[in-house]
Amino acid sequence: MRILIVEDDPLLADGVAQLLRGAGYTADYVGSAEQAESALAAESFDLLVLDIGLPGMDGLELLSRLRARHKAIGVLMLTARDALNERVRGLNLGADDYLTKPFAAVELLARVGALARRSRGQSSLRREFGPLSIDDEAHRAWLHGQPLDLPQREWAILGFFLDHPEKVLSKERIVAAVCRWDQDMSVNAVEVYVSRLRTKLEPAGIRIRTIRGLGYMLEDLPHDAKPA
Amino acid sequence: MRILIVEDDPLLADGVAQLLRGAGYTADYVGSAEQAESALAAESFDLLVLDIGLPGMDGLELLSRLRARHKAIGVLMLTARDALNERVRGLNLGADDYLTKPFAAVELLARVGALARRSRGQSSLRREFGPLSIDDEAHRAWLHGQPLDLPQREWAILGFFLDHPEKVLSKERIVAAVCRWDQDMSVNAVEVYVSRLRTKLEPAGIRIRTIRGLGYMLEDLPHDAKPA
DNA sequence: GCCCCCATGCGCATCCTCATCGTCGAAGAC
DNA sequence: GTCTTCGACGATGAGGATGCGCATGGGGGC
Repeated sequence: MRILIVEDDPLLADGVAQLLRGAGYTADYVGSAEQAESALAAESFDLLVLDIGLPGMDGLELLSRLRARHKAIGVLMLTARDALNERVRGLNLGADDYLTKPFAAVELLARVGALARRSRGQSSLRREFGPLSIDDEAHRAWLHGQPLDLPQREWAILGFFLDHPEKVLSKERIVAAVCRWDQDMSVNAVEVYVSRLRTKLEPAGIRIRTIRGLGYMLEDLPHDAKPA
Repeated sequence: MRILIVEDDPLLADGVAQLLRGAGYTADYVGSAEQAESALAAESFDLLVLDIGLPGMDGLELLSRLRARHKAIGVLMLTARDALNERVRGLNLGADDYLTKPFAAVELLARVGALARRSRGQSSLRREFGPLSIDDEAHRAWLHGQPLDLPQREWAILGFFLDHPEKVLSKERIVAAVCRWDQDMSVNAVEVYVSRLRTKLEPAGIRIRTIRGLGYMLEDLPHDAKPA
């Protein structure tokens, strides 16, 4: 799965590229619509992450020009938070999804994942972890078949855990994943949400283990580890 | 179901193509009547979305020439809002339906759907969702068999929900679907219509669930979920 | 008149910080 | 080796700020 990022802010472009590479995608970036056209002409990409606010030819124009030739490519558009009009036009022009800046890492990964799946012709992914079942697209979760409803923050953190099951995740890393880059969050806040998740998940046998000094780890304790 | 779009504005052509592809059709577009003739000669299409105002040979002329050979093809004609004359002539020349520009995404989908069904020899499609029953062509709705009447906007939004049942739809996405591209609408307006739809649908067991921070989702709560 | 849409105000879920309490681990004394 | 003590880290409950979503009233247009 090869992804082209079109973003004039090099810092952001690089951050996004790193993030996607970390998730197993191949990601390259260019800084303008013109460069994007040549890149797409020269090589083949499966997905485009396209900033609408570009210098020179703007993203919407690029989008409509691209559609004429690269028909199959999925487009995730990045817009400013208040540019409702752009978002509407973009969606009408055939962007597949959008994300408003600033966004959090897990949001981007979720959207890209959904588009990647769709381009492979798969439907929405149901992730399973023990008795827990997550449908990212429908944004729903079940525990033993019972609907479980989670506020945004808890949802994001749980999603991040599920991206890295049985791995130790530091609190700093969790903050980086679920916070937009204009926000900040104390590590204590993470502790709070982990605590809340525990009260919801632990009765079902899903544990978030504390690794003292290092972070947390999601684990599924099978039935044999029944408490006395 | 293969559709050819004949439209000289590439932005619009592309938007329409994307929209139709998103709905599961195969859609291609060309920018002039001449190109349309060669495309139709070379390959087979089931439906034509034809802009009347074309440079060079105009849409009406193309339509009359086409009818001589491709008799079976359905034609949805696009006209300017005030061009009553063209519409009349177009219908006389054998267009099957028309849409005035600018139009909203859901309108186009509804018309194309109707023509597609007709070409398959099916009569009007009754979509069912729990106790709700929708006849797009007749533009009527029933709830438990009781006629339900809905103003345009509510109709459009409900139709969009039915196109994506059990999926989270952001308010922006709803705006993009039901607004013509020359319009804009605050997300607040969506809230208002959702509220109205709820008062009408909820007594019958159809819920529009709020996903805080993300949007809405249509769901049918079966009888077993009876409140205490 | 009916429909559409916006502005305003309110209520509440969510989020995050703070403060307190509990727990774990290491080091030192015996 | 074992017990104790102490310090740091983590857990959790409470409270305040924030912002989202909902309801309502009214103005404008067809």
